[in-house]
Amino acid sequence: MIPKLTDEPRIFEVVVRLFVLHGYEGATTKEIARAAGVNEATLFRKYGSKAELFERAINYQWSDVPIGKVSYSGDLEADLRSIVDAYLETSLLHGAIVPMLLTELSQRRDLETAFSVAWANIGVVVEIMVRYQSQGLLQAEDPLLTLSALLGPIMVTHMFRRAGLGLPLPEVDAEDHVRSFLDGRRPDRPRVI
Amino acid sequence: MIPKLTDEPRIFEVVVRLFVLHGYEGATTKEIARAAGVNEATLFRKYGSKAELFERAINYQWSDVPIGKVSYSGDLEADLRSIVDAYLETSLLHGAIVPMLLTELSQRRDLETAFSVAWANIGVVVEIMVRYQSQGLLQAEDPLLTLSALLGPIMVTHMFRRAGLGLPLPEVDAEDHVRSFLDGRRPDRPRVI
DNA sequence: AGCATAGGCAAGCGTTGACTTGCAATCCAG
DNA sequence: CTGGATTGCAAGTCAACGCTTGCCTATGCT
Repeated sequence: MIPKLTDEPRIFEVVVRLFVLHGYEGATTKEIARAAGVNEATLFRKYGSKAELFERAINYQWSDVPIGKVSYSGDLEADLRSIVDAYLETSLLHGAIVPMLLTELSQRRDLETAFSVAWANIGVVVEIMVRYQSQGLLQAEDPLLTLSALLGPIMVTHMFRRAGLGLPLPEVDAEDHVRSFLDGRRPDRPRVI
Repeated sequence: MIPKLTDEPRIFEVVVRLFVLHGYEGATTKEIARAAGVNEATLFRKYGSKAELFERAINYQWSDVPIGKVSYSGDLEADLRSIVDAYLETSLLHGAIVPMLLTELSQRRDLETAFSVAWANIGVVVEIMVRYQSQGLLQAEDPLLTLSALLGPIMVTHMFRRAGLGLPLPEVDAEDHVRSFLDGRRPDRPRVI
């Protein structure tokens, strides 16, 4: 048995929180150590490098995120709502983690492995999309495009809000959003049941 | 007359290019100087600081961007296409500049002024949305939500592609996208004319 | 031609970031 | 209780970044 004195979950939580807040470069190891209540040297003894620390932390946090728990039920609208709800809940937990990861990933390739668990979660959602497409209930297209169409508006709304331009942007209503996704944004039109 | 020897447009172009590529911190003044063919000291003599240089450069580039030239025509679908086309064209010129700006803006407030021209451009588009909403041709909602719904999917698709996960994501087709935006993603449904 | 100005060049300053190291204190297992 | 592993602490290394400075050259205007 290896004695565990440090509170690793707390470290990982701090890492992700500061990563979302300040980005990879902006989240310094000193600040992480201070916020997690451990010594900076401990971080390097345990994880070797900042990149490895972030990899462990991000994968750890993603393995328990609501979006990984969505499953196929046969009810298209309900499943889309579940996906949207899960994304909103994930955003509540970890802020703008998805756009932040995508942005940083386009700059530093060494964070690619930090994306693996998140990517697996996305894969689950994509599978659901594909099933509904093959049943003819959703437009046939690259399922990642479908997912972008479903979550993109929410992500961008959050990005606008977080940009702090003084915009009182309302939170997206999951039900309205799924309806708009399915039936479009023309008003006063009989809904297709 | 002040003699102008340095090629300012070239500097500004380099700044924006490296900013989109590596982010604010990642785009070092040394690399900018080298890529622009000027001496690093010149940058500081002319612009005082990195932040001011970026402010000037980003505002300069945004003042000539396609998305600022969209105008109201009375034809909803055509105008939406113009907006989408303008965004796609802007992305072709400057890559992921919008998500990058939004991400960086949430971290460094001193870049807020670098967003002013971009923000004015967005304002023009928002005005168009508001007009169509008041005519009852678009769902009544916060116009920035409408804009996010229209451009969000495209932005996110680009972010996925740029994240370099080896995904052969197809480019969004402007016409398809506007149709889906207006009429939704349920297939085999008679379109509302 | 003459002069003010701008830019190139090279060296350097101060700070900060990731990462290391040696030592003492502490913890757990056997 | 004892030994081996883990952490805290403090100091420090090294590189990079933003930014400055002094000097010299080149330019363009009058």
